[in-house]
Amino acid sequence: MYKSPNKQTIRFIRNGLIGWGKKNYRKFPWRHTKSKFHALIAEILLQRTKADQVLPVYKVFTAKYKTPYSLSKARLAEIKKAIKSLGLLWRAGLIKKLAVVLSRGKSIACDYHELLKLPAVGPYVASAFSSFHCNKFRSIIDSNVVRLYGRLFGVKTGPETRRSKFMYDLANLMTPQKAFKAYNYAVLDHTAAICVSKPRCEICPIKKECRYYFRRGGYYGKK
DNA sequence: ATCCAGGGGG
DNA sequence: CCCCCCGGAT
Repeated sequence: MYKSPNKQTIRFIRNGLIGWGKKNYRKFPWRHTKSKFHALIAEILLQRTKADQVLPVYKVFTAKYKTPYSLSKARLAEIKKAIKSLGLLWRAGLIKKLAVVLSRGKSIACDYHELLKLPAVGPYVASAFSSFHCNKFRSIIDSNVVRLYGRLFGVKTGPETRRSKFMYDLANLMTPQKAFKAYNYAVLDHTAAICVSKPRCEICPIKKECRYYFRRGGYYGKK
């Protein structure tokens, strides 16, 4: 039975994740690029794709296409070839459309609802971009976040949970208003290293507040 | 066989 | 709600 987390629990989880993050944040070029264009491209390449796998593609891609205009002029086959190793090749067409739209504008919007209008940009990419690269409060929801909160609070999740109002409200509740960026990065990195599909609960900094760890009255690892 | 920084379309 | 996209790592 789901119970909404109280303030102490929320604080513990936030501090646990951010504290862990400070020692374990991954470094990726798109986390500190000055190019909002490249940052946005990165978020799109990261859709359903592991970050480590995106890295080499991102490097080649950003070296080749430095501006929306240069990308808008690229042939579709060329873009497909560049992102081929990532699969989901229909993204190539959307990326090209995106470049055409962006090359007409002066700069990339930072407003969530404006971002949503862009090709290949959905709730996750718009949230991640405005949080990480516009310094605006936004909670992020991806498959990892769904798994994390599902385990922490002992709720059933499915393929469509990521779009549910329940998860949206929960993510907004958990994400701190000020340290949202540190928290969001910590969540991404923690769910990629600790709270993976076969979780490494022994070394999880927030296991004390995790329903999954304490499931069935015992704790994870001791059955 | 399963999973991955989801989006688009029905 | 449902399904598809999809290559690559584990």
